[in-house]
Amino acid sequence: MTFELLSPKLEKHFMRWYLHVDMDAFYASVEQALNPALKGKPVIVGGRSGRGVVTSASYEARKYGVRSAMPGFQARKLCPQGIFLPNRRKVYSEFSDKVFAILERYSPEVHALSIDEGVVDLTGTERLFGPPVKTAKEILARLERELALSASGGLSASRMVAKIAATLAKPHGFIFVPPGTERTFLSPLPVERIPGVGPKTHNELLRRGIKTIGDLFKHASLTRRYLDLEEERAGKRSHDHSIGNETTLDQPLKQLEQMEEVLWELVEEVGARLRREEVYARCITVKIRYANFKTITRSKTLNVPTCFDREIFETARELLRKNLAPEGPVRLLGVSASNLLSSGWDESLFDVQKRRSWEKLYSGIDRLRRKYGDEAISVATPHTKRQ
DNA sequence: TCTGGGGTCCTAGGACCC
DNA sequence: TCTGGGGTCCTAGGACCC
Repeated sequence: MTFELLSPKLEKHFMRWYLHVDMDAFYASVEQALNPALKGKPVIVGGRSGRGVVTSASYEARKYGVRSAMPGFQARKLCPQGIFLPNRRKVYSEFSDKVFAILERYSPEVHALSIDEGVVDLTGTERLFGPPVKTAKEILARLERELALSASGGLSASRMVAKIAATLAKPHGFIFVPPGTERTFLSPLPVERIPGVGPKTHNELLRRGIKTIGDLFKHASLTRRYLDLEEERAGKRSHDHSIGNETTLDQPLKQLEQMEEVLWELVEEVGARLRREEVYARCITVKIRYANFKTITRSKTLNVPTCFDREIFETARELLRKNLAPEGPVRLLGVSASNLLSSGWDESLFDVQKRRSWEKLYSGIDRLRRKYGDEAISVATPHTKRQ
């Protein structure tokens, strides 16, 4: 906590202000905003199909113990009167854009951390909008007024403290942690409040007698490891982007041919997204989860990056065939593309020509699909006939 | 009618190179 | 006479987050 070392005058000079905004029960709230009849009701997004899980539960539903990531049948048992809705990702993503558009009215420095969470750097906005505390409250009120969505906020000179504060403020609250009071604020909190400390780490820390963040402070190296309060590094990390698609099968599969058909469908989606984002993948990874829940991933780095279904599929199929262990039936298959390049890598002339011709073919396919839907064109997998 | 789907980050070992 | 020491890439797995 750098500012504790500074004199009050310098402090003012270097002070940064971060507002962490976290939308409350985002997907469920969007559904309620779009359909006022759902207001005040136990709305549960996801968990409708047999193997589905809850993606978001309104606070009314949470009263019954429904939580996100909970299997659907369990949620139904806890809250039979719950209103179960399908996951409409596109709609939530549109609302997310509206949320961030509002945040961006208050600062050019807005970092989206997920679809429903972001950090607004309010440093230097005093002259325009007044004191940060006032601005923060105004932003939260504005989200509610313009989008009918409830949000929680945390304001601090440290991003991590701001995030913890926002979580603590939930639902529909705001916590300001004045500079210099961070330790006092954090010390009584249980260690699992720290982002990145999940069940495993929590247990490990408990085993060492560390329950609260205050306990953690007594161990300098552990504090550095889990509670990184340095601000300067933030945002420096190169984003190792990846694009993937996976599915849990209704029935665990035993036949390789059936698996390959699923694999092809997954690949088509991944390929389309790569082309939409105009990136090429150097690494293809296949994920296999067996009925006993054992999960493996196998990856291969390509000599020539690709975004073409046929090439991705060849690699994915090879990985699948080579690694299909005798663990029995497969309950989940996934394909993911990583090590993404946007273009301009060192290509041989042959590769350039091949890539151009593929690009022509696939841009035609993608265009037709956009116009007439995914079913407009289906491409035969190398081994199966599809109508 | 056990346990989704989208990701990121970190670690660790082996290959390979200088 | 035991066989250094980096750096980078690739692969696999696991923890964690929303």
